[in-house]
Amino acid sequence: MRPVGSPLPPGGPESSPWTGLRERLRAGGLRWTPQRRVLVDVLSVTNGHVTGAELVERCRAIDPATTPSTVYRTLDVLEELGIVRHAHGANGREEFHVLPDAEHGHLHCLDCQETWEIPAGEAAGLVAALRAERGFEVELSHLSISGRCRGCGSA
Amino acid sequence: MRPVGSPLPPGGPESSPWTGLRERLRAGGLRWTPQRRVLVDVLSVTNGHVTGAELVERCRAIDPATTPSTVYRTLDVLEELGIVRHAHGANGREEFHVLPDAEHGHLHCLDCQETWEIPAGEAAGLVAALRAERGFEVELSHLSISGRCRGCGSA
DNA sequence: ATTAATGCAAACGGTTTGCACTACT
DNA sequence: AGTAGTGCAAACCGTTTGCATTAAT
Repeated sequence: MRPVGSPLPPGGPESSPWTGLRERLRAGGLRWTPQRRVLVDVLSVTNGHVTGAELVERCRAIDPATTPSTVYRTLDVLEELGIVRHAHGANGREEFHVLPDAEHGHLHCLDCQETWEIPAGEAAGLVAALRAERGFEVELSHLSISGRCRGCGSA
Repeated sequence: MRPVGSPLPPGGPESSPWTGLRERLRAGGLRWTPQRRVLVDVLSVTNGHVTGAELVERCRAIDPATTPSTVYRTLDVLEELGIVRHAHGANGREEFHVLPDAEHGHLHCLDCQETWEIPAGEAAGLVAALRAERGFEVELSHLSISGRCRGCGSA
């Protein structure tokens, strides 16, 4: 029987980013509260990117009393712990995603608004080119490329 | 003697995006106002990207009575005319730039906040790869890549 | 005389903050 | 008991909107 509140993602048994979170918090003098549990529950079943506002909503689905400030403050904490990371999406909104999601960027269709992930491999050329030519180290998780997808482009 | 209000950018004699703007507006039943002239004056000496808020400020430097709503509304008009284009910067703010700026993306250092342009050539590989593998047509002008620049990365 | 464009002020949406209160440890 | 965390409400910032007024045509 596992500790409550930390459902393990399918396929990643016995060591999700969430295992031992409670203890990690305590170790830093931080606390494990019901509100944090709700957000963690939401995040633990989240794959891909989510906006802060979206997380607030999903938390409200579980606990309607959820407050934005608490969610954002907890996200800060989780980011400091290295459990989530934020980037800026194509729409200009903050987006969070759970680590250790393989590093990837995002592809965003300006017409249908659909979003896909760009695995590191697909961006490797660009990353290498910028490193070589400019000494610039791309933060792949912040990469968001906009354009038109196959369906919309050919329409 | 050239028509007032349309200073030509250095090196682009006789046909900036601004030449004949007044007439183009009129042709569409639109009007040429002092406020629009201010914004156009600002834009005509702008190279690279600017946020809407920045444009408002620069307009205020010329005419302190400048109103945000007017600036944003005029930007919409200019975008419809194909004279400016907007994208979303790495900070998540809207950014405008004047066409026909060669199509380019932006490189943004997460540490020093500096920004550079990525000419089309430098992104060509990525663009081609996404087209080939996914049928995705990259909108280069919306491309904003974050990471650390040479100086900050090696620090 | 038309009617596009302006200025104001208020509303927006997502996020952040100050502060008194609650509750984890 | 001590202090991290909460909830509220208000502030924030850049942007957008409604509406009565002004002014380009």
